[in-house]
Amino acid sequence: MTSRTVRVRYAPSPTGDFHVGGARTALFNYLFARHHGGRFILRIEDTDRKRYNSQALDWLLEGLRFLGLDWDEGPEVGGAYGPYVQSQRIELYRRHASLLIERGMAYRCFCPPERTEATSPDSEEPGAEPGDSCRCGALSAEESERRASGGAPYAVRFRAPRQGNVTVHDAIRGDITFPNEVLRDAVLLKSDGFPTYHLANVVDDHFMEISHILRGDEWLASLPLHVHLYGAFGWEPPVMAHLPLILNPSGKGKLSKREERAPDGSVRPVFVRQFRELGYLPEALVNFMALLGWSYDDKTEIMSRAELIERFTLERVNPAPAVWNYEKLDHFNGHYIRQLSIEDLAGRLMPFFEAAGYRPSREQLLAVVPLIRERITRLADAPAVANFFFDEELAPYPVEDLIPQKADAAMALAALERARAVLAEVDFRKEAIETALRAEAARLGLKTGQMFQPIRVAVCGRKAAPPLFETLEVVGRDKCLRRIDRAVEKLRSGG
RNA sequence: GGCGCUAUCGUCUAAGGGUUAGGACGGAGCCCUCUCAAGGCUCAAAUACGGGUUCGAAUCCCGUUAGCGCUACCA
Repeated sequence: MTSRTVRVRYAPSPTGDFHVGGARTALFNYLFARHHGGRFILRIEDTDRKRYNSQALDWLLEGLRFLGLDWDEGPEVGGAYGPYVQSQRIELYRRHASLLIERGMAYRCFCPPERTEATSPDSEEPGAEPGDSCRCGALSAEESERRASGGAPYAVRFRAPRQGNVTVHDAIRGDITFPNEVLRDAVLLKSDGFPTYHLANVVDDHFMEISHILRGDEWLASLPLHVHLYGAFGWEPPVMAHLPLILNPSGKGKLSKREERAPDGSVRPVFVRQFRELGYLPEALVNFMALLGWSYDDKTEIMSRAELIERFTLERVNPAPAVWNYEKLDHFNGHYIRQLSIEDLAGRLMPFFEAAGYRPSREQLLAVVPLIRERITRLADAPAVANFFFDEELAPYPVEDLIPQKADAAMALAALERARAVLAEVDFRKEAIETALRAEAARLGLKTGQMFQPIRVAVCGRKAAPPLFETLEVVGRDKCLRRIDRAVEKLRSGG
């Protein structure tokens, strides 16, 4: 056990919407920091000016707040190691790039960006040497200096070793050995003066005194470069832990950053904002994501935030990639919805009813919520499930639905007419309604199902609905009678 | 192509040499029941393949295969 203060960071790049893959990385960092009583730092890596998206930061901060992943240092909260936005730290990176040039560990590359870009990426030249595609590394210090001061644009490249191996330790995967011969002279400082990820990341993690790096597995391949950079600066690298990737439901490839489609072709959410808009609870998302690559034991899955914090350790992170399972998330969401108090759930549901065009009073919602809470898996499902409580007119439904199995229109008509008579008189509370309606069924010689289905369909406009008596009570006598009258008409007119 | 990572039910995972290989989602069935849910119970379902090491391997080692990641002046 090290006594070093735990300081971890989540360091996203503001290039697009806040993806759940990133959210999972943020969550693991958060849980790790909280578990150890350490600091969770948010750092914005906005060094790619081409891909910069001005909305991304808002999406990110909103998403983190929605999930309850509050950061101790970073944008909007400050901290002693700031600034926490890389575009405000450019001088620091330039200084360190220069430092490496002075030490002969990096050099200026005057090649036009297009050339190296064109020769390096995939396919074509599998045999091309894995190293420099230019000779700038061979330039004398004087020549390099002369061209630079002459105004020639250049990038700064790291002089990577080509001999031997590097063995690095990953807290999740153990020791990993890479042959140095596959290294290239990676660009540290781009010709626009901005650092690349590699430089900025290493410099910031050092100066922000980051103790553990928990990041996605896609970074594992650049680990040897980073380790050499730490060495070049003479710094001790933080503990490294590469988290398993999250795969899309087909298991082929990372969870898409664009869109996912369900087997039926419908679009599935991949951004935190989309999950929120669909009515996924942060509790459910957090619990579900925690289980993507981490587990507590052989049976416990439902865990509160406090329990996750208490139990989270790197030792129990699984190195294998995990597939995002929408069905399981739905199950968790339903569970957490049902666990909420009526008041809490009503409060969370209100915006979703408003978004659907309803303006229920809080009292109305409090009456309806107990009847729908077991019937929704996402908050956004609620308006469609509860519409008949609020709609003045029922949406059209097939007359046949009024007629129960093994029965005919005459029986449905009789049931509805008797029900109407009873409901017009009865004390309009669920117990009294139930007693009266059951008695009426017996009198008519009908099974309860045969008696209740026509009423349910007449009042709710559908066969699947919440329990009948409570529903009638909440809908209210006037509306019930009106709707039953309407159903009777439909039956008489055959439509 | 090169380098790396990974490999237990369809999916998330437990079991860090000795278990009838456990749990969860999803699926099937039963119960409850006024419908639909929710809930309860039950069932089906896995150690990728081949070699070692060992009295004994899902577990350790090697190889194969497969999947994924990286291979940018993107992160």
